[in-house]
Amino acid sequence: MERFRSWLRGRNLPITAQRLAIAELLFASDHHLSAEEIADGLGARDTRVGTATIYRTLDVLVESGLVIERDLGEGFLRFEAASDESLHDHLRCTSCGRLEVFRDDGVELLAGRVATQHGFDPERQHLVIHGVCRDCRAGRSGAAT
Amino acid sequence: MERFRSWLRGRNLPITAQRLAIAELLFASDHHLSAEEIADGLGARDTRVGTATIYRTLDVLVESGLVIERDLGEGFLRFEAASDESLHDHLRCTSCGRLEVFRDDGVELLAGRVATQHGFDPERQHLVIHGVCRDCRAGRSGAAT
DNA sequence: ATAAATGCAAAGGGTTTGCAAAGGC
DNA sequence: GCCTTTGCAAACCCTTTGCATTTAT
Repeated sequence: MERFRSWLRGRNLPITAQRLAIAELLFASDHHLSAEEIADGLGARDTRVGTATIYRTLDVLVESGLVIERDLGEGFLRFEAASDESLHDHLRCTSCGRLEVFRDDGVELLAGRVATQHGFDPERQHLVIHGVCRDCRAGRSGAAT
Repeated sequence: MERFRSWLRGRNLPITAQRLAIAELLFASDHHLSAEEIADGLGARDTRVGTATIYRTLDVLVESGLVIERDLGEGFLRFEAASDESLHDHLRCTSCGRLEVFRDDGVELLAGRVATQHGFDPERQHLVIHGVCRDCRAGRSGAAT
């Protein structure tokens, strides 16, 4: 939070209520939020913010490096605070669509090795594993309706 | 190709010129094609196919298991024939945007292990590694304009 | 006072859908 | 003939853009 203020200050960019509200929401949440979820979250906080402003603020946050943008193949993007925890990857149930997060050092190691082998300077990586979750296998196939 | 015919036949679905043309294009290409690239490719073959039909046929192909859908975070989907080669992952240069393909058994092993640990029955996985490619590091930074 | 951010609504890109016409079986 | 596919165009979803207004500094 304070880091965002400093970052803005350092660039001589206005510190607005909207920017702070969006940043707060993201820093407080332990989930990856979609733009829509952010809008809803702000609404619940009595802070009405226009859609355009949300997207523009997210751009700023991503540029500041304090927020990370993720594409989980849902047709829209998700955003989350950049922290140690952003070093995680995802499991997605192909039956009910539910998302689960996991963290495994092997991913980063593997990615680093492969990147180097191909002459890339690795920055980050993202592994999405698709499969059927326990619940769906258990019968209550959350499959299509 | 013949497998697609059989699959359609088995489901009593019409085998149309459009479906065959799209399947042929995908099976012949060793790249992942976007819907637009497929439309263009068909145009070059004198086969004009409506956009809706392309998307609907891609759905059928994916459902048949003969084609795989990929989201490389470009804002649209890509499709490719499902073959041994579809067991590959991607490196993406964050500077020039270029895509490189790689194959490493470690990915599947790792994904299988993680999935199992989380109660998932693994089906497939996709690792995207972001970094800076050799060329961009070498100076000709293809970075933003 | 100045330069930037906001909000609205309209535009944009990729994909989906409704419905009449065409086509496979 | 029956049922599905096709094609067009309009609709859709998420995101971006234009522009007048408000706001931070």
